[in-house]
Order: sequence, then structure tokens, then C-alpha cells
Amino acid sequence: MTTRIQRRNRRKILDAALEVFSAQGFRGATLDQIAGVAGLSKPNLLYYFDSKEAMHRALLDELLDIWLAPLRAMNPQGDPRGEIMGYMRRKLQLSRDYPRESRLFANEVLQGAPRLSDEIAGDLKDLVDDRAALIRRWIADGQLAAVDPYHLIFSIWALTQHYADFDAQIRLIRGDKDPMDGAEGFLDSLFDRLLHP
Amino acid sequence: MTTRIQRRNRRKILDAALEVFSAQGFRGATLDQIAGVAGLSKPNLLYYFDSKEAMHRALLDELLDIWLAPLRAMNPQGDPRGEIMGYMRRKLQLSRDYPRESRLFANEVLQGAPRLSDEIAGDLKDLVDDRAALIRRWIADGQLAAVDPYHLIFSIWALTQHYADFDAQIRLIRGDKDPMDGAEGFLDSLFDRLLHP
DNA sequence: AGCAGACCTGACCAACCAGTCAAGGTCGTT
DNA sequence: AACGACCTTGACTGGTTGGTCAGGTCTGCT
Repeated sequence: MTTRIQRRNRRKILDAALEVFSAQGFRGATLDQIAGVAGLSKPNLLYYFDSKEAMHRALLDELLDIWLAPLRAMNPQGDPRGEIMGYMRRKLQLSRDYPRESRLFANEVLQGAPRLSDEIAGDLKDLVDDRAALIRRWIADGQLAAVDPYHLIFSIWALTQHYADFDAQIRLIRGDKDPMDGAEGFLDSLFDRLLHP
Repeated sequence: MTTRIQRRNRRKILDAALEVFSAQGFRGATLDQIAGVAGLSKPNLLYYFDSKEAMHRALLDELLDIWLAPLRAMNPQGDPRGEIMGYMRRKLQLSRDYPRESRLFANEVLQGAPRLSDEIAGDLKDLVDDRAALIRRWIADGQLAAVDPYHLIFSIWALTQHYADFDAQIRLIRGDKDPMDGAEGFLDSLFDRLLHP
């Protein structure tokens, strides 16, 4: 049974942990930092989570659901170009709404995905293989331009996540302008031109 | 005056440091790890470099030259589409030849570019602003499709660096296949379609 | 060979870090 | 009010980490 206090504190801890892990990476983050952000004492963190590792694990588990939802939502019965454009837009929306999650994921993969390799090689690979096959069928039907489906998916990931992961760089170059201003229009025309048969 | 031994050992240390920093991030890397990879003792590392920070600094300084060269090489007098396609291909080649440098850079920017903000807001911004102006002229001349030049540059960065930075993920999804196999052809047709007026 | 300066290292230190624990405080229930 | 379960923390520990230092070894030059 979970109490009201448990729910509130677990949430506070995971939110603080996301803040710190996404900005410093796993090894760079310290429990003292997380405790400071959460407004709790370090031993109290360890009352709710067995270890630093466990906090990170909990975040990754939450993350994957959010992260894969847009690709899962792609509809095999829908209009091919519309489905892919919709996927791209939803993924871009994730970068806007969940930039810390994007950076947490990027940190993890950048370091060789030591804690995510099972999920990536399992669930994610299966999902991507399935969508790649779907895209190939759409291409065979003449509804899409002939593009490599894997590189198409990777390009959507690269372009959308870039705005969250490299936010610091974009801000320094664009100044006060919102980093994502104009991004959706640009990506719309990029993929629209790419996908036309 | 620098001796033969100095040149050899500085090189060994920087190469080992690049290996470890790019895989673990600055805080995640330890001098013991770097010493192990370099085949030197930890105090010996600190005989050649004042601090861990100094090794990282030296790597970032080397990195920036390599990293900005392709954008510098863009020729205002050249053929617009050819220049941009050439830039993209050279950038992709960097991901192939210098994946560790790409990940070092990604780690740094991901964590808010604490040690690179001056260079990014200075040299890099100036260069990007200059190239953006050039691209705008090309568009005004009707030689390129009307795209936002900043997003065009960001998209080239995102797409090319993705293959180095997210190599672990791509490998897990594509299996034995070379992660970059087919990438150049895909990116060629993507940018070719985007840039046609 | 012998010397000066460059190169190298074992042993050490202070700071930091994840995690423990015993003791005390708080909350919901009766 | 009183009880037990839940919650919180100061003080601590063992291990790690960046960096120091005194003294030793090697190298190139005369």
C-alpha cells in the first residue's frame, strides 16, 4: 500500500533526479545534488529508493513509455504520408514538452546504452522492424517515395531530438529567439518533399 | 622546447583521454581510467598536464578546428546546391572518421556547454551567421528552395552527428549491418529534394 | 664517463561520494 | 490520548578520486 506522503515524495525525488541526471549524466550526478533539488535529505532519498541506480532505473522505465508512444501510434491503415508526418510532429512535440527526458536518453545512448541495451535490442527493435516493414509496403504500393525506412526513422529521431539535446548550442547561436521557432515548418517541408512518390 | 618523449606521451595521453571522456563524459571519466588506456601512471599524466580539466581543454581546442573546417570550406562562389551537399557529405565523413570527437562534443553540449559557450557564442555563431546570410542570398537569387538557413544548418548537424552520437542505438537496431551503410544515399536524396527551387 | 635536466613513480592526502544506522519525530487510527 | 507504523535525519563509514611530493631513473650531451 502506498501512502499520500510516499506518492508525493517519490514524485519529488524522481523529478529532481531527472533534472540532475539529464544535466550531468549518471556518474556526474550526486545524491547531494538531487537531495538539494528535491528539498529532502540524502538519507531520506535512500528511504524511498534503494540506491542511486534504482532512481535512474525508475526514470528510464517511465521514459520508454513516453518515448515509444508516437511510433506505436502510427496507424497501418492510415494515409502513409500523413502517418509519417504525424509521427514526426508528435516526436517534435516530445522534444518541446519533455526536453529533460530527451537528454536523459541521449546521455544514456551516448555512453553506449549500458542500462538500456536490453530494451533497445528488444521492444524498440521489434517496433522499428515492424514499422520499417510497413513503410516498405507503402513504398511498394507506390504511396511513398522509395527511401530506406530505417534511415527515414533515424532521420526523424535525429532531427526532432536535436532541438532538445543540443538546445544549449542552438540558444547560443540563435540568441533570444525560441530555439524551436520555425522548426515545425522546416521539418514539414523537408519530409513532405522527401516522401512524395 | 619540446622533446621527442614529450610529443609521444602528450599524444598518448590525449588519445586515451579522448577515448575515456567521449565514452563517459567529463565527470564520469577518471584519471585512473585514462592512465590505464594510455599505459602511463597517473602521476605521469599530471606531469604532462596540470589537471584533468587541462586535458579536456586541450581536446576541445583540437576538436573545434576539425569540427568547423567543413563549414569554413563552403565556397560563396560555388554552386549553391553543390556547396550545401558537399558540406553535408564532409560533415558525414567527420562522423565516420572522428566518432569520438563527435561524442565528446555531444557530451559537452548536452550538459549545457559549460566549457564551450564562449567558442560557440563567438567563432561558431559568427561563422553560422555568415553562412546563413550566404544561403539567404542564394535563395533570393532563386538558386535554392526557400528554407530557413539556420534550420537547414541545424538539420545537417543533427542528421550527420546522429550516426556517431547514437551509434550504440543504431547498432542494436540494425544488428550486424554497418550503422552508416546507406546513410549517404539517403541524405543525398533528402537534401537534394529539399533544396531544389 | 659523468653530469644536468628531463622523466617517472610509490606513497600519500584531503575532499567527495554512496550508502548505513540508531534514534527521534510525525501521522492515521482507535 | 495512546499506540504502532511510517517518516526523517545527524553522524558516520569505507571506498574512490584528483592531485602532491620526495626521491629515484633515464637520456642526451660534452
